[in-house]
Amino acid sequence: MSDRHLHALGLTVVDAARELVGCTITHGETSGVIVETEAYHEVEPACHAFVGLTARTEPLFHAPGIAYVYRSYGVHALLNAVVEPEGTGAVVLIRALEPLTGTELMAARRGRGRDRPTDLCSGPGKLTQALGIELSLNETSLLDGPIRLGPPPPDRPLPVVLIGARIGITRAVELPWRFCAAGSRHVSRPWPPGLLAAGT
DNA sequence: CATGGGATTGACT
DNA sequence: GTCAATCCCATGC
Repeated sequence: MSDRHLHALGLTVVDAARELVGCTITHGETSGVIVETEAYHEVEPACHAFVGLTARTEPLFHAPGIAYVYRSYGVHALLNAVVEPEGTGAVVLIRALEPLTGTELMAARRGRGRDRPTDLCSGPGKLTQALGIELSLNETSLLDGPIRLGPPPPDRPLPVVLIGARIGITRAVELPWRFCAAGSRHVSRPWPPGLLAAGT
C-alpha cells in the first residue's frame, strides 16, 4: 500500500519493524530508505522500557508516531520510532539506511574517509550523524516534525526482508527481532547464513 | 551524591 | 582481533 509507513505504526512492534524496512526517513535535505531495523518491547529486558516509566523511558510509552532519540555509549544519537498504543513501551530502532538524497551533505557530516556510500548510514550511530539528527529531536513527531517517516519510493520494488537476532545487546539475545533488506550493501553488518525470509 | 553500564564507532595491534 | 571515547540516567547508599 502507498501508506505502508502509517500502516506499520499501528502494528505490534515486531510487525512494525519488518514493515518499516523499505520505508523512508527524511531530515532536511537528507533522506534514505530504511534497510535495517530492530524491535524492542517493554516485556523483554533489552528494551529501555523494561525498567518501567522513568524520565528516560517516558517517550516509549507515548502513542505511535514520535521519535525516541537517546545517547548511546556517551557518543552517538540513536533513532527509534515509537509504536504500539499509549501506555505500552515499544520502539523500532532504525539501524541503517540506503542514502537517497543529500548524500554530499551526509558525506560532509560524516567526514573524510567515512564518506563512501556504503559507510554513510550503515549503522544506527552513523545514520543519525549523516542526517544531522540529535537528542533535541527526542519526542518530535515522525509525521509532522523535522524528521519525516515516509512511504517506500514508488519507483522501486519493495525489499525482501531477512530476519535475525538483534545486535549489540547482552539480554534477550535470542529473539529474532532484527530485520534487513535482502542484498542491501548498506546494512550495519552482513547477516549470517541461515537467516529466514520474513513472511508478509 | 557516587557509581556503573551501555541498542556504537573508529583507530589501532 | 582489542580498546577508548564520553554522557545520560538508573540504581544504590
